[in-house]
This record gives sequence, structure tokens and C-alpha cells, in this order.
Amino acid sequence: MLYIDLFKIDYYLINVMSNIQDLDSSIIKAFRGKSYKATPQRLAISRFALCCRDHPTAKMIYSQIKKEYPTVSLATVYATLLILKEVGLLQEMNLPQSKARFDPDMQPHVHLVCLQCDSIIDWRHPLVSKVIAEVAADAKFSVAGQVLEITGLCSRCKQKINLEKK
Amino acid sequence: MLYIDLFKIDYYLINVMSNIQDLDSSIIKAFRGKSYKATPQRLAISRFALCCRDHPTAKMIYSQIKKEYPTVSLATVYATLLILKEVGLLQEMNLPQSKARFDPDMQPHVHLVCLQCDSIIDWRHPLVSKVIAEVAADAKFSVAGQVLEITGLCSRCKQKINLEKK
DNA sequence: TTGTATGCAAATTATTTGCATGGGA
DNA sequence: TCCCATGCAAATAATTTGCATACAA
Repeated sequence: MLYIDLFKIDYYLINVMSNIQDLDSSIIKAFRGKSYKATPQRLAISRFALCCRDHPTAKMIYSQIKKEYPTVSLATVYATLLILKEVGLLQEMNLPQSKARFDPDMQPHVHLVCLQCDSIIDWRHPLVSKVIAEVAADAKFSVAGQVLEITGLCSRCKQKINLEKK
Repeated sequence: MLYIDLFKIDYYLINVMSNIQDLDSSIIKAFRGKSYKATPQRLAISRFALCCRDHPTAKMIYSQIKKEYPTVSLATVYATLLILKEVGLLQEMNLPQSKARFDPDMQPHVHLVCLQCDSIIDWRHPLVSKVIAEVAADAKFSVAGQVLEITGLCSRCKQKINLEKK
């Protein structure tokens, strides 16, 4: 069983946005744009989901938010994630064993999913967008989201296995 | 709720293999190669999973096999699918809403997943393998499987929606 | 003020597991 | 013969839903 220390989860968009107020107002604007109320719980969940670089599951997000709002419910987390998808602020990844994980990076990129340690590495490759655009055009398909997932062994786990063999 | 008429599910590998005996003996060889017994239930499940082009779920496979083996259990279907993945005869797709679907096409290709009608179209693009190979090399990652899924609207559903607007 | 959002608990659904029995090799 | 595979039912786990109350606009 993988254990992720939520205190160590690091943040992403926060370094991109000039400050947390900018992030908040972007979230609020996105919510109100589709007539969703901007509640404190939704803001906290969104802030975390949009800043966390570790592709968290709903439960990881829930555990984190609980520290700030001890009475928050998992149902609210799921509902908020649904809205964030709807307003285009994050996408859902689909992995084996029915654990949905979420990714605030909306640009086409590759996920390297390690089957050994459960980590997910983001990787950019210029051809990904090109392939997607060409296929969509050929098939007359309207793209809503895309995921290129490669499963296997990350370099660290590969090394570890090699060392054990010796 | 999508309803797929299992009588209409069409077959794939059967057209590739010269006959069903070839298919059966390939399956048996793959099973015995890893010391799994080739039972009638496993053969029936494998035959169907390897020939069905509709990316069926475990339940769809189960419903189909039940006609031939009325006492077969869903647990056996899941167990057999696991073995088929292990021996490299099919791969698992991961889609939203925790429905695993299975695909006997082991070549790198694109899945166009329609959010409206739940259909999945396979599409080949020569660059897919290239991108995967390059990313894996750059990240020193050992590839076990890969999935490029594009979600959105298929051309047929798009047309239907356009007609309704008029 | 007026709905919509929340929290709770119960419901739903996919998948896995334990175990006694049956059947391939 | 000897385990491994099967079928059944129960367990697990993720996600969703119903409903009374609270709160953003």
C-alpha cells in the first residue's frame, strides 16, 4: 500500500500565479461564470487540487482539506472536483484499480505511471498535441480531453530491482 | 445508460486467424507457458475477449459467456482477464466512472472515447509509437503498456446534436 | 430572502477474497 | 492423485445519492 505524506505534497500553480489572491480570484470567477457559488470549502478544495503536483486522489484531497475544515465531507470533495472539471480547471486521469486521480495541467502531456511505486511523472513531448490534432481531424472527433498514459517501471524502481538482483 | 446488444458484438481476431482452432491453440499455448490450466471456461472467456472489437467490460463478457456456461461466475471472468493481461494477450483500458474495458489490440493506437454514446473508436497513427519510444528513452522508463485516450464527441453524435439545434 | 451547498448516512457499483468442491494434467 | 480452478457469497472500496439544515448571493 502506497503511503503519501500529505505534508510533503508540493504545490504547482502557486509558483505560477503571482500570489494566492490571484489564484482565488481565478477560481471564484470560474465558478460564478457557471453560476456555482464560491463557498469556503470549494475554494479550499480547488486551491489544493489546482496546486498539488502529485495527481492526488479524491481521498488525499479530502484528508488535506479536513485539517482546515474538520467537518468537510468526501461528497463535497467529489462534487467540487466535478465542477472543476466542468469549468475546465482540471482533468481526471483514469488508472487501473479504479482510483481516479486529478491533474491541474490541462496541456497535452504524457503520464509515466510506475506500477511499482505508484508515482506519476509528467512529461512533455511536442508531438503529443500534433498526433491528437491529426487524429481528431481525420476522425471528425471533437476533443474534450486527452490522456497519454504509459505504464511500467520508473528509473528509480528499475535501479532498485537491479541492485536486489546482485 | 448504454445498452449494447451482445448478439451484435462483432469479432476481430477470428478474421485474422485462419480458423478458430488456431486461436484456441494460441490461447492454450499462452496459458500453459505460464503454468495456467486451460479450462473450458477460460478458453471461452479468452476466445470472446480476444475476438470482440467493442472493448467490452468484464460484465459484458460475463453475460456473453453465461449463455454457453450458465454457471460461470464473474470472479472467474475477472481472474481470466487478469491472466490474459499477464500473458500479454490483451490490455486494460481505464475510463472514467471506474469501468474497466478490455482491448485485444496490443499495438500502440489511439482510443476515441465518445462521452455521449460511450462508443470507442480505435485509430492508428504512425507517430504514437514514436512519441512513446522517445519519452520512455528520455525518462529512462520501462514500458509495460500504453494508452492514448481522447475523450469528446464522435462525429455521429456531433451530427445528431447539430440536427437537434435546428 | 431564496435557492443552492453542505454534511451525514445510506445506497450503489465494480472488483476482490475466502473457502469448500470439482476437474485438468 | 494432487493441486489448481471454479462458483458462490461475503467483503472491500470508490463514488453517488437523499435529505434536512446552513449559508452565499
